[in-house]
Amino acid sequence: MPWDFKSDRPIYTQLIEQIELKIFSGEYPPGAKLPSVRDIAQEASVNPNTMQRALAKLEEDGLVITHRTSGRSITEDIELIKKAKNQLAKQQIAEFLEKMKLMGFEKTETLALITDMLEEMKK
Amino acid sequence: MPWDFKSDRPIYTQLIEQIELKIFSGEYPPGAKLPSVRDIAQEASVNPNTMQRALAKLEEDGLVITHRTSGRSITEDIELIKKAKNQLAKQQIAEFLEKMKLMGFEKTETLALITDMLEEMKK
DNA sequence: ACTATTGTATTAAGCGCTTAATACAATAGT
DNA sequence: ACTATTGTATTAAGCGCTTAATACAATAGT
Repeated sequence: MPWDFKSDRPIYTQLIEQIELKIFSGEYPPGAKLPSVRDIAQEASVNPNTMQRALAKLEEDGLVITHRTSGRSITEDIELIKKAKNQLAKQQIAEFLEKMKLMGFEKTETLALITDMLEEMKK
Repeated sequence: MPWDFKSDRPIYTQLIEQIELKIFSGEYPPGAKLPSVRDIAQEASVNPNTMQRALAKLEEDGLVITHRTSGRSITEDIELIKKAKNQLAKQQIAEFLEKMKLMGFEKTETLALITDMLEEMKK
């Protein structure tokens, strides 16, 4: 199935993010082999060049390892994954709180809205 | 001072968002007159055409009113503003929770992380 | 040894975003 | 009545993103 993209950001940045999420959530576990650029690009319905660009960034960050002719795999460095995951989480939270603050919501108000929505989602 | 933009999204969408935030927070109160396209564009350090594009969207949503030759002003429809504000807040929360979920954080875990960060910010 | 598969690189085209320059119509303010 | 200011429109250029087509080097797997 084609992956889900918003039209307001470059696809390659969204690919990076979505693959990161798959790694952090364990859908791509440490050491797992990734599909080839061509295959994963087709799966996501994007051009191989675009996927390549995203994978290059993930490799730069150490989350993905490239084996010249036998494809790519997720790093086995569990600590690295955990660190990256916590860093992203912190960033997400900070950005979110910042936006809510700019909208004029007090901290306690923001917290209340979240608990409300979590309650709703339980049903 | 030039406004703050990230490089991973079109400027005009960020302008829309930032002006919305100014409206919701009360920095641009209901009925207030906006600077002219040229002035506000210069303030934000963007091209007038780009600012025009953002304002056109805000006008489409009814948050901003255009007076052909005497500039623009924020709507006086307080209810409309409140509705838009709550809708954006809900969307922000939903997107945030969705991302955390995709990262593999449980709801209670996410909540704990937020309260932690709020505690930290108090200091 | 051969072959298919891997990552990688290059070129050209199309598209949207952004800027710059310029012009016009309408009217508030004098 | 005049003038400066308002929003609006148009054209051209540059840039990054994305796609498509194609090719190459390296090697796992047989």
